[in-house]
Amino acid sequence: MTTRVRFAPSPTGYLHIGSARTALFNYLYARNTGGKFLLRIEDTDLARSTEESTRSILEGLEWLGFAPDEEIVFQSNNADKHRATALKLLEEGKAYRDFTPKVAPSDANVKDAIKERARANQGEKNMRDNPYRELSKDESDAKAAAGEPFAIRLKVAETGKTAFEDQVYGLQERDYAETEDLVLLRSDGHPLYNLAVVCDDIEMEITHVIRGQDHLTNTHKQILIYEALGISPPTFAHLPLIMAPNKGKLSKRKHGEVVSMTTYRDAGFLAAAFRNFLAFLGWSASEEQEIYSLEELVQKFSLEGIHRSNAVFNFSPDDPRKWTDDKAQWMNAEYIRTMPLAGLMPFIKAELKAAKLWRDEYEDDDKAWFEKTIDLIRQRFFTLKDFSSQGRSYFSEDFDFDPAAVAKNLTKFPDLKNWLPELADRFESEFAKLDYTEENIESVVKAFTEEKGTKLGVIMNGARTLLTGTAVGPSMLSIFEVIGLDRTLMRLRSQVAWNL
RNA sequence: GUCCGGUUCGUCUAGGGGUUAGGACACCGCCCUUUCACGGCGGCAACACGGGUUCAAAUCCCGUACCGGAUACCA
Repeated sequence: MTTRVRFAPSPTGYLHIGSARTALFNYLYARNTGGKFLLRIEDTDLARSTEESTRSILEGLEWLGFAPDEEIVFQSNNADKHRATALKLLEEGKAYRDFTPKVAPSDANVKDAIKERARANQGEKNMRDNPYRELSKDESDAKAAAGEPFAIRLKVAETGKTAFEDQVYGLQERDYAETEDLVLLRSDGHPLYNLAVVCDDIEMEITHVIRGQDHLTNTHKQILIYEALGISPPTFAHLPLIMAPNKGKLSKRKHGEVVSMTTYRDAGFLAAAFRNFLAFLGWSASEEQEIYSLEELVQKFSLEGIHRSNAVFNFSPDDPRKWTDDKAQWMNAEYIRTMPLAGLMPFIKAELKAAKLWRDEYEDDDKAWFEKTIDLIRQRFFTLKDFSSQGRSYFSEDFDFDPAAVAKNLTKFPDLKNWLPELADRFESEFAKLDYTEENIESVVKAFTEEKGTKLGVIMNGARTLLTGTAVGPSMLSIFEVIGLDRTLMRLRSQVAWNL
């Protein structure tokens, strides 16, 4: 039997980090076992589901590279089947009509209200005390025929327990007394989550349900539905949750964009790096390796390696440098500076194009120069964005000067205002006969420095700021070479930075 | 409240009866250097607590504390 797993987000917001990790684990498991990875949009809550959310989730998944192996299933399209299933259960006496009038859901804090109600019960609530539970079929039919609205609830047995062997958390048992007669169909005929999930998982022939552990109690309810239907449930694996730095819930409302996948795409993260980072939130291969390609992840992945404890997604909103998890940032930088250049190029091309810095010569006549330049500057870059921001001076004359760099490397040494244009003249004459190579540049600059009776650093850093606008970067000799003689002369002679 | 889970450096984690409790990120220091955010070397830093079992417990058992999840005619 080939494994079939599904990622089943509800479109009530963008793809957040927890969902992305769930998608990743499902994807890895499918690939590892040679199975299918499916996608189902759980849009049965019409009030909260939006097309925009669906789009955003799809975008996030696309960025991460998790394309479903079969057509996307929209749960709302199956409502009729779900309803029919509920009716069948009712017919068989495994479910019953509940004529209790629907209580209007309390406004804002539904969650708090529920907790409050549960607490008030002191855990003493009898889950089987519904007055309509034992209503005779005739009476029930009569009331329904008279047009009285009703919900359909599953008739959970008085005694017994549900049990399943979770692939992560081990044997899970729950006494029936802890499980209410859950509603299958709302009084307006709308099928509810647990029913819909079971029906769809059966229809999609899902063999393994891999989802967050916040669904642990739902699983018991769903097993009850499987049993009522006489179908054996799939294998379950529940995942630990990803928490905020204070170990509280990581939410869109509280934490904002930092939890959205598109944020990382837009911030210049490489999907490969982010996947790698995500993989180690709640799972490990039990090795000391940190960097894994997708192929390696697929090969190493196993349900046994999944943890039982929650993981913290670490970030500090008040520190711009740590706006997101340190390790994610490090991972991205690591990918940028170490991945094969050929694999990185398409992303850089896209980034430069978006910033209007791209020229077709970069993959044609200037290919060698371009690759050398990229390889040089990527060593200190963290995101794709850096190529168009910090790296701008390599591709355009229109770049900004960092005021701090100007102060530190230029205005602090007024002599440079004359020396640097002079250096340009020297370059022009010397390199008329010499090759413009690092070695030759070094000796020319050194000779010039000695003549002026100053330190090499003063000249080099002054030139650095004039050539790149910054105070940091690769070796200055490499910069001279990569910027090229013509542009070097022009920039050394430019007075723009001096007049800021 | 009740049910269910969890607890190894600040964070991600390895280990799972005998280890100097390992790695990574972050942080700090030194080195390299014309600068630096690269690189090299080094440092700081953890088994929640209390009992029990055992020659030996971070590891097994029990309890406590704390954290999390669930408890809907939401998903």
